[in-house]
Amino acid sequence: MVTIKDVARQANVSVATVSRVFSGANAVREETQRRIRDVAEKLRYAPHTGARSLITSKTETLGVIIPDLYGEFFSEIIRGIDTAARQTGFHLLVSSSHSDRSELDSAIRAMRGRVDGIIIMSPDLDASLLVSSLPADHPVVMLNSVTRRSGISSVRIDNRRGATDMVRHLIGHGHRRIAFIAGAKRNIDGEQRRRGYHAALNEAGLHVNEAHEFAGDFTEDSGYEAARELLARPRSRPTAIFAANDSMAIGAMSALRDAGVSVPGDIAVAGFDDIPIARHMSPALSSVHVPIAGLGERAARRLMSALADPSKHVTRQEVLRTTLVIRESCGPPGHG
Amino acid sequence: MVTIKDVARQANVSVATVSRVFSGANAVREETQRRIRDVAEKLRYAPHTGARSLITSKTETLGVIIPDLYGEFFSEIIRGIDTAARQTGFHLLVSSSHSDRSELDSAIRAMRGRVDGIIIMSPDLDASLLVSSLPADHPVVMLNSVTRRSGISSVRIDNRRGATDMVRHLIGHGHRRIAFIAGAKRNIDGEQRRRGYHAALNEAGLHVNEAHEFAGDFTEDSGYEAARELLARPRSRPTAIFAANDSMAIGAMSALRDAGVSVPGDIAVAGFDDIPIARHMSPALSSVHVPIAGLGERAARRLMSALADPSKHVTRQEVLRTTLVIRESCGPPGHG
DNA sequence: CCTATCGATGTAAACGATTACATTTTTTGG
DNA sequence: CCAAAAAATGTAATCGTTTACATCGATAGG
Repeated sequence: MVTIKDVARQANVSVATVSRVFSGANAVREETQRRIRDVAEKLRYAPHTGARSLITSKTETLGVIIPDLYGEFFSEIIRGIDTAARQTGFHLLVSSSHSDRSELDSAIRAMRGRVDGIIIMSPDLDASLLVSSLPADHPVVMLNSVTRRSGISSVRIDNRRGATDMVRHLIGHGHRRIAFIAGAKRNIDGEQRRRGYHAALNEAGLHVNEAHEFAGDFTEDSGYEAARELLARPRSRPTAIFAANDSMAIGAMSALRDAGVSVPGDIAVAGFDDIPIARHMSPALSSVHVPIAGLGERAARRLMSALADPSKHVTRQEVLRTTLVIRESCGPPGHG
Repeated sequence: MVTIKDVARQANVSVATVSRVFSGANAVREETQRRIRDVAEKLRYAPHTGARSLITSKTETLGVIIPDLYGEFFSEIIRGIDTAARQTGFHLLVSSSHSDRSELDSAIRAMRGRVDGIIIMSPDLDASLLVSSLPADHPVVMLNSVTRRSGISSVRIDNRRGATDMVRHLIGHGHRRIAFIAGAKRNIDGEQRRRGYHAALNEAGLHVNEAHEFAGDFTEDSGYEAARELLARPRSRPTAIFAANDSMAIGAMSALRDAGVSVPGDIAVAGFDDIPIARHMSPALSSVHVPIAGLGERAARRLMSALADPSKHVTRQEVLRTTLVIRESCGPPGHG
């Protein structure tokens, strides 16, 4: 492997001079510079980034810790982070699939010396406790995560409000019995969306009815199952279904279609996230639009600004607004 | 920042001993080991991975170079790579959005010293030339890429055959005028799919008709446009549309719906990739299933096996089979 | 009780860069 | 043409590890 020494030797200069050429420092004569670049090209030399960052203690890399890489939600998050990162010349070190605490822990440790800062998305486990018990080297930004502790910057979306908005809309269309398909147990997004659902019901003077809440885990299948269960109920069938995410809403719509129940004619359906597929469903799915890529972008920017000037940086909790996207799937009952 | 020296000092041992504890080497007395671990825990020490890999010249990291992070295709690829990588304890350094040659070049160079090997996906630019003109340090595997040179390992899917299979199927259903919506200019996947389309036509003794080929760029919008153009043609309207990917097929279906043309009743539609959304369309979209995540997994495995034993490794071109997924959108003409 | 052997630990040289400081070369002004 | 200032280059320490080799006690065999 060709190192800076090889280049220096062949170009008849010291390693310092070669270093100066490649690390952007100037004070190298035009002619010397050309000579060095020529040799470097001939030798196909590229600076060893790892060695460089050892002494500069900068890696120009952001660590991204994510529970899963499956589905559009996470990929959009990554895309957002990447967009922001590459604008500032940063790279991304991605680490996914951390089901338990110790895995998360070791993932964070493994990043030591490889990244300048970390973005953690941990919607199930409370990672903030973890963070504070870790090498305090790099700044951290949490994304849509459970964070009991403050003192850590975070970016999240306003799940509660988004849910309230949607349920309010359904109520406005005359729905009185609105079912909810919940997200995965202990998942913070799902939990907050449930609270928003409750809030809207309360606000309208409607009873929160346990029988109208169905278990789910964000998968399409669980949405399908929930809807089947709902249809099996002998009486007081809900006239609307609000699912904690789009995938489950889609699953539910499949179940309704299979059962010959018309949407939105017999039952209205609404989801959350507004994943791209939503608008292509037929009927097109009403949803709560979440700026997913924007979320990632925001987190990355926060992190990089903290990196750029740690003194100036103040930890802050940012909350991003959602927007209601009303399509066909939640028309007023009986008007399908 | 706490280093190995701090731990050594507080534990009253030399750095070598501490190193031995954390790098898994044994020959450290039980008691000493415990003492060291205790101190490390108290100090929240984590080994500096960068420094370590400087001397071991192993990073346990795979570089992934991808043109784009947008859409399900790429995210699935990454997921596949990650799945394989994490099983072997590898991390992923992701670099995306390389529109031209020099960006690609610098992306590869930036990986020097950060990764042990690289997976390159470059469906537009011929990256193989680039690879051979680069620091020859790490092994490379190309993914669905333009590769004029041999001597580089690659994994790709059998685009041509997949397309032929689908067009054959359409012909079998009695279609004689089959339109093709092409992929982005110079994109290898699109090009190969076009060839497969031609092959199937020729095989059946059908004429390849330039007027039946429409430009596209893999986006939904371009599919929509292509279909509108097609509908505007005064006569000999095709009875089937085969799009070079699902997104365009979906766009085309939107255009047909907007124009009141029934699918598959009036015109059959088929796509390529079998993205998750395909089965949820109505009518459900027939497509050529591509094992996307499998592609990434395969590439990662190849790369890591090369890493594990460079001598044993032989460069090889792997081609993955596609499978036909027939759903509703391509029923026989007139039988909608 | 002595010595060969072995296990546990320490010493110090790498790894490939950057950079303060020293030194040399070039330029500038009188 | 010379001295001082400025510019270009070199020397060597450093970043945080790993690891070959040296060292040191303890153990075992005779």
